[in-house]
Amino acid sequence: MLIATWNVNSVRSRIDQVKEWLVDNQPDILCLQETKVEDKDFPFEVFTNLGYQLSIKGQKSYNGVAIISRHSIDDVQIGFEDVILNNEEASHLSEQKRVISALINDIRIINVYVPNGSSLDSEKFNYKKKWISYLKIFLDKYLSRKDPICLLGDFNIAPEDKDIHSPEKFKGKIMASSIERELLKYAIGDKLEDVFRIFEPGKDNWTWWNYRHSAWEKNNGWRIDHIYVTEELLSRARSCWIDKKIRSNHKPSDHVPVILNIDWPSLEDENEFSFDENE
DNA sequence: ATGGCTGACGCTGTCAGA
Repeated sequence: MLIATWNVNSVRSRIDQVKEWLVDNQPDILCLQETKVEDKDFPFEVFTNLGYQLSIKGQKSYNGVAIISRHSIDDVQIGFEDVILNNEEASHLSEQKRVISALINDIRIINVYVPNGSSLDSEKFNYKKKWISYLKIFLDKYLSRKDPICLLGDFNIAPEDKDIHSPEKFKGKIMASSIERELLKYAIGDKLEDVFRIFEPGKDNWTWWNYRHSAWEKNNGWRIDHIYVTEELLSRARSCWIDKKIRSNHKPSDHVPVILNIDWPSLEDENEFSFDENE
């Protein structure tokens, strides 16, 4: 079973590349961030025509998340407010469309787009910190249930210096400050593991390259898109990789997909098998 | 040269992202 995350930087602008990537890679689940489109204008048909189901939540111009799945999508929850009930702050933090979660094949998929924060002295950085502190509360609600969890998306934080091409240049600044790193570590807790690092402990594994300064040509990247899983999924994880080659596409997103392969039975496999037998 | 690119909105510029 393949589960992927990709910040597409506008799903409409990127639709041909997203379609091509789905056809080439055949993921079971693809989580998108920065769709930048209201739900009524989302290009549903491209995905349904390929046999996928969708759960989406977007807004005009900014943010927006989507879960694209070959398997049934159940118990969809939008934002923090569907999980942290009767909480004014959780509702406020759900106005920007940055979280969607659902149950697929008995796995709790949680797709997030963490705020960037702009700079450490910005009001947006306060928003980022508040947002991550609520992510912690939100995750604890799911961790108290039995379902295995796959938390994935654009975290806008490089967890360690080896997740930045030039740590000496960016250390202490936005996306690389100890404040954010510690807060994210606290939010993730000890039940979720950064699964990419199980397979690739080294440097030079980037998921984002700035559009400016020929960052791609110089391979000046960051690893800010992550996949975290709980123990049951971790023990079944077979591989996890970054599909960096599509960053060289014409008009690419500045982020590339991260993909996890796990040994996991599909709920529909049994039905498909018996259907084949009856033919 | 870490914002000196890109996308959305909506109009020839402004805001936001990372």
